[in-house]
Amino acid sequence: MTAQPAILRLPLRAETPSLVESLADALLQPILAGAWRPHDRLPSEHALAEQHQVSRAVVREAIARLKSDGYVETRQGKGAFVAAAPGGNAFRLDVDGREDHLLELRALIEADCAALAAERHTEGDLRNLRAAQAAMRDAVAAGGIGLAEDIRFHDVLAEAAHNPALRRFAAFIGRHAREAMQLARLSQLREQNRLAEIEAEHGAIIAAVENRDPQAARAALQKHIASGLRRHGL
Amino acid sequence: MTAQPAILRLPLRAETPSLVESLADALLQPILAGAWRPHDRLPSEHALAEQHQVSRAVVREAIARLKSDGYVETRQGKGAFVAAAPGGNAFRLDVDGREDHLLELRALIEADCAALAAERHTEGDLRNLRAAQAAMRDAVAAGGIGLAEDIRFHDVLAEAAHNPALRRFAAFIGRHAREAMQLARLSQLREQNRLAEIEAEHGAIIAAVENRDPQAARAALQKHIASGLRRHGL
DNA sequence: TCCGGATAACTTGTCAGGCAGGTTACAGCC
DNA sequence: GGCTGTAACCTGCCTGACAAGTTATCCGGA
Repeated sequence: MTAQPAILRLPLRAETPSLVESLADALLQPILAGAWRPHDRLPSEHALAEQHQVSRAVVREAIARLKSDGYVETRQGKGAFVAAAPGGNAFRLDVDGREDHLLELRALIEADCAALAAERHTEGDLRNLRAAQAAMRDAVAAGGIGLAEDIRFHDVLAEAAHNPALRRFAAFIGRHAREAMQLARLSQLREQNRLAEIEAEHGAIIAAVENRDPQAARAALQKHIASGLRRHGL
Repeated sequence: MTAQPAILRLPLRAETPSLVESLADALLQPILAGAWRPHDRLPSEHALAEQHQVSRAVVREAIARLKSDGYVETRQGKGAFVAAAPGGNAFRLDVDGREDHLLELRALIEADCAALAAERHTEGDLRNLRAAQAAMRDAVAAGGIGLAEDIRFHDVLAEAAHNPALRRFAAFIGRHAREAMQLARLSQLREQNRLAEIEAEHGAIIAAVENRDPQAARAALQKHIASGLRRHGL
């Protein structure tokens, strides 16, 4: 079961959802659909437990989950209510959504990173970028596919934008995008000898950043992402 | 307590955190700090309950919360483990972070929306944009500040980008940005007679979108956000 | 009739203990 | 040594209970 590298076990989550997960989803539906509107009161824990034929503990855990995501607020003695701005605490990507939207969002975000990096990078940022590229070259030369190094390169680029919120979101969406791209196919990259292509594109990004040319950096990154999609047959 | 409009009650969450919240935070710290690394096993529920002097139910709810955020994974009979990519399920904004980073991220995202909208908008999108602007004008004429209509305008713009993931994130970050901008000061807008300014900027965005000029749309939106910051004294 | 306070009936928050089902480690047998 | 059975752990789920906050009702006094 755990023989596969961790990065590969993506959608194997079909392992029969727990009662809590099922109930949380069931409660989320009417909120997302608008059947339960903000400030509406949810049925009491006791009533929900009886309706769904589970114990109150399960109901409480499901509601706790909705609470932490900002869909529901509770007040002792009064009840549980749909939050004023449901889902405002956390941003989740729809797993069942179309992948191309996710990948495009990633391209936009990383292009923003590149453009900001072009404007704001320090000498240290530039050194880090070059070091990340060198590390990837070494990993490829050593026979790997340089996945970790590629991730590192993109994170260093985001770091050079000098906006922590942007950097964290870039990492978040990058991870989901990589999963959506089915990294299991990564082994094809080596056979098709396309790792050099990636390195060249990274080099173009570095050059644009170094020249402090935001538009060129944005364009280089969008080209890089587009090429990545093509490489993965999307 | 509820006399204030819902949009205004932002950081009044100091209402003494529950045991579950405290414990969830306490468990999250070592994960974020790296003291507990991915694939590490957490203490058992029984041990955690004894350590923190709470019942097992509280421990379970706290862990359920970390699970839904993707920080930990549990397997029946084995225990709870730090996830391979902690926090990968949901993106949260640091509340204690610097506001300017958040506001900049919003500007980038909305500029992306504007640029895409310029490329992809349909006739219907354009009608919606004009209708949203008209609605805001009416609201202002009627003596309001047109907050809901302003939110609507930005959402319609994001919709015209025709990328649901981008639109959802734009709504998410927009809401947090508005909170950070201290909307309580919105009443100043009317006195300072700056609502006309906003309308003019919205008009510039519509014009750029209509001309299918992504760069102009991006620039117009960045100018709009920057002006908004100035209007709010940031 | 009207007002005010006690009270009962809800709600969520927390606790204790228990059973079921999965996993692991170890002792003991072949 | 290798295998097996069992005991000891783990999480998932349940039941029942009490504490504490909120709300509606009823009842007595003015």
